[in-house]
Amino acid sequence: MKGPKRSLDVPKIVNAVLELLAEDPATVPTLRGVAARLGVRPNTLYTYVPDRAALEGAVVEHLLDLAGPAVLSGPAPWRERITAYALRLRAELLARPGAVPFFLSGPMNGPNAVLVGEGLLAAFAEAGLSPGDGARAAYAVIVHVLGSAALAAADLPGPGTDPEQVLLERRAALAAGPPLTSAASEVAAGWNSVEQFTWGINRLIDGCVPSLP
Amino acid sequence: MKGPKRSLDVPKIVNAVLELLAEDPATVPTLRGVAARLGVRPNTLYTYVPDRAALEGAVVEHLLDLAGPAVLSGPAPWRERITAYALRLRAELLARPGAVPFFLSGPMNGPNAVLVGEGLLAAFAEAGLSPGDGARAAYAVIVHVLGSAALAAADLPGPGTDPEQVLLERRAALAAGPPLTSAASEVAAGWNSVEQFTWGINRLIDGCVPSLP
DNA sequence: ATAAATTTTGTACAGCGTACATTGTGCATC
DNA sequence: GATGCACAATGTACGCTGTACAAAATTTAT
Repeated sequence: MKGPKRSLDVPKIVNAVLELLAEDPATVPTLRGVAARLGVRPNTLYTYVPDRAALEGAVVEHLLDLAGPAVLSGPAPWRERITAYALRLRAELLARPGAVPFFLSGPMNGPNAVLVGEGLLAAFAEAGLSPGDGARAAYAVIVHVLGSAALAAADLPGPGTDPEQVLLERRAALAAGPPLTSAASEVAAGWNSVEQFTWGINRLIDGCVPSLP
Repeated sequence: MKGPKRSLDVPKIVNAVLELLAEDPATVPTLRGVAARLGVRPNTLYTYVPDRAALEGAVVEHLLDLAGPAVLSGPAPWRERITAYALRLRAELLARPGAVPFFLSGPMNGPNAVLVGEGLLAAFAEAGLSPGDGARAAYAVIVHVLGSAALAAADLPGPGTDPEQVLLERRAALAAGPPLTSAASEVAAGWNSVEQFTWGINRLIDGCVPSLP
């Protein structure tokens, strides 16, 4: 190879994105911000990545991996494997709401996305689903994880707001609503809690996997 | 009231957004684009709306209404009411992918959002769920609808691409994947179809509403 | 008729992603 | 060991975004 040595590579760039997210989890990183953190001019990144979308895709792939897709092929019973990965991916996303838009701004067709899909298919096959229903169920699980993460990210309180306080205000607002909303305000206010996420994904799995006839 | 007459109001502005979406469903409307269509300078909109987020919220409210929340309190059996509204909201979103980000860039706490929530709670109450479980189930349904719409919007083919062609390419790509993915490629390629959406939401409801013990 | 209130505009700014020509660097070749 | 080429990084720039702020225009109340 001729020419000057490369000062960066895609993993380094992805890492810079994660650093920005670690410092300010709710802010969507920008190309220029990433470049600045790497001590480089913005257009330098175009040597390693064709455009912003590709960078986002790389970050998505990294996060899918960070959530540990290995658990999907682990020794645990199939349901636990699914819920475990779902919970971990959700946790990674909620820890970095600024990364959530990356998952929703382009197709998820990278290697790790395929790997996760395959893992889900395996789990659902083990549960007794046909390949077709397995595919539908796997997709439904992805929808549930990304959907609830996206809704949670959309509802972020301003920085430096007490979560407890937010919960109370949310509950009060719901309690002032129509009758059923008001009656369920206590539960409804905690829609973005781990408990309710777990409840939802388990009900989804229940519906996908018919219990004994 | 003193001062010159207002030339606009929020509904007119929302309407302009919908017109832009009708002409170019996949492109997210911008403040400046909306202003241009109304024959007005960009900053004029700030007389009617505090910022972009508020405009987005107004559009969300309009679309929630456009999907016809009345069906939720209609005479049909509870399950049909839920799936009917879900299908209609999904249809409105898929017809305007450019509006999907609006649903995910701020809290959904407008009157119509509350109304939809109340309708879902009523349906699930009729199904025999406790208020708490009803709230969890209603939230899960919202997650499913918005999540699948968001994923579908993220996967939009370039403008002027034949959907049939896209399906074939997607299927081929999946067929080249790992074993289970490959085996399910036919079904998996159609993940954003109405049929699979219906399947998913019905399975979700199945899981939420315990059948006879 | 004048004054006050309020809408609309003009102008501007900082930030975004990205294109293009230029400069600089380092290996392969002579 | 000098030379030239291939490539990386930069400088500069464009069009776009949302949004301030002060000036102008318009309508009503006095």
